[in-house]
Amino acid sequence: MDNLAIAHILREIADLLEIKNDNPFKIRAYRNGADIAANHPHDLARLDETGLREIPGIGKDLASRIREMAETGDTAYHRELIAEFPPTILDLLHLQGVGPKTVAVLYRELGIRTLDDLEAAAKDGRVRALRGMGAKKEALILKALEERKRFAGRHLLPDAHDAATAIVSYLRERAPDATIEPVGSLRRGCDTCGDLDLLASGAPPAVTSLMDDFIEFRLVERVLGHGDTKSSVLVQGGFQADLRLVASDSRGAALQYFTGSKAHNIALRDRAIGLGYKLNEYGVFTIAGDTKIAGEREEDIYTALGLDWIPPELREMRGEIEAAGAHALPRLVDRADLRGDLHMHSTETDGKDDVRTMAEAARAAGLEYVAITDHSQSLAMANGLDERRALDHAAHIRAIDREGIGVRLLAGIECDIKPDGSLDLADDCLAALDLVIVSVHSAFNQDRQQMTDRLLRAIEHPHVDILGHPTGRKILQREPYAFDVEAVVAAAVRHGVALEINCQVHRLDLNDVHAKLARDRGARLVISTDAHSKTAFGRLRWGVMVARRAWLQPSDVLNTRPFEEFRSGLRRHAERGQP
DNA sequence: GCCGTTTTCGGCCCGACTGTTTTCAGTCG
Repeated sequence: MDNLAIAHILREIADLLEIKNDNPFKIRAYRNGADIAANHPHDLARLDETGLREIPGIGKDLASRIREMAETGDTAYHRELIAEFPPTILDLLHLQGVGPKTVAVLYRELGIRTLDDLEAAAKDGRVRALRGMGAKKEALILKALEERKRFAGRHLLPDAHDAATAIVSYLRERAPDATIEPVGSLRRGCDTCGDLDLLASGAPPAVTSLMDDFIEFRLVERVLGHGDTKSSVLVQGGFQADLRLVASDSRGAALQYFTGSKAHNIALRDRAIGLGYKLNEYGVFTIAGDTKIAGEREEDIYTALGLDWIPPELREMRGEIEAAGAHALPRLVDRADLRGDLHMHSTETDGKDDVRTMAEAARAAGLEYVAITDHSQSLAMANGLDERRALDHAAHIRAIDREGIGVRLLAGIECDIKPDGSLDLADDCLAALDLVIVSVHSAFNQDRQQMTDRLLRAIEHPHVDILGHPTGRKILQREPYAFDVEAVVAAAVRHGVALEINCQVHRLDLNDVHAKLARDRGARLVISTDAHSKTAFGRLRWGVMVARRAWLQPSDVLNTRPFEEFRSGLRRHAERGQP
């Protein structure tokens, strides 16, 4: 049973308890437990009760329920709740504007258990007859039912960024003297975003019409709420966007508050209370005299709480508050630190542009060196290279490099790891190249042990420098394949193989949690585009976001090094002469 | 249900907006 499955059950328990109108703090504990499970770098199912209880937020009950899940695949408690309420009513809970109280009333009074039941009841006027409901509420429910597919779910960070940018530039045009900026998961750089959170600050008249302008944005499909300081809309593309407005002297507090994460905010507020303060989106106030001591600048909020300013990417309750208190936050890697890109394809296999074009585009993006790493022969549909073509291609790449085109080129390969862990090209061919990435592109459904052995065997191969997109996930499309991440990280450390943070927007693989685990274990990482065209270098920023969320400093990332230092640091050179 | 160098009991973040009310409950973030 993996962490996501455990998280799913804990979340269902929380939802069902909420419909039951159970103790809200108990509900929070389950929900918190679900978040912990979903974000934990180790398999919870492999921990014993003591190990589980060492995790903050997991106590006696949750630990024993997780153990029960690990052993049986479910818990009796979950089954009891499901028996009390049909599990399909959880679908109702995810409708915009429908919460646990409404679901409970719908079920109790009208016997509604599915979305279809609800639609029928709303259409024939039974919903409006309920206490606390009316014609408007009924209409909203029908709207929410209609929109649930289009506006459900999360979005890739780059898509969310584009959608937010369009709204922000529109608002800045309408209110040039206001400050308008994305906050929430977008600012934290999460790999997916549920909605777009925007913060505006300023004083009249600069901001007077901002809320009206917002709901009149040309892509707005529906207005969910429209107040003086807060409005929400649904925009084309399936996004919900929320705009909050605060006075300039609260901008820093609001920035902090709406950036989150929720868990980070709760911890900060706890800390504030401990110091005799109150923290909200308007500032830090003394409890005694209600005097405001910070609010205008975000840095001041953290300072007032005795903390260094924490970069948004770190605000996930992974130790950032302790580190900020000890003045020990890392200097996070930045896009400007990257000097090279070590993974890209050319027209020789499935890329859209030739080697020279790719190299020139990389130079234009400010890079000093690139590795051209086309596919190997197993990837027939990508026209993968056999040994002969790989070596010819390498000669071609080196010839261009010798011309001196302002960016250094390495002749590499992205070599398939075959299902048995052997590599797709002969050893002497791999030895003759400058850089070898190995990746899994087939047989994703192997069991955990097979996949682990397969990756370990590949890492142990003496000519391998980098493990490409190590988990194989496709965000919102495909789960990572099953394997023992810790064993693979340990082997990578042992053999000096770097782990890739792949910048393809659907991959971002390793993710933040695993990249941090790797870093904590002493692994070396690289941030690479896996570009298939000259336009792809812009997406380095998304990989950098992952790296920052993983606490990586420039020294943790090999391609921040100058060319010669990078090349000599590769395993094939660094390991020479060692067993 | 979790947590504790102020507490093993009694706390647990909090404000905006909407719709249905007649002063507030529910939802959301």
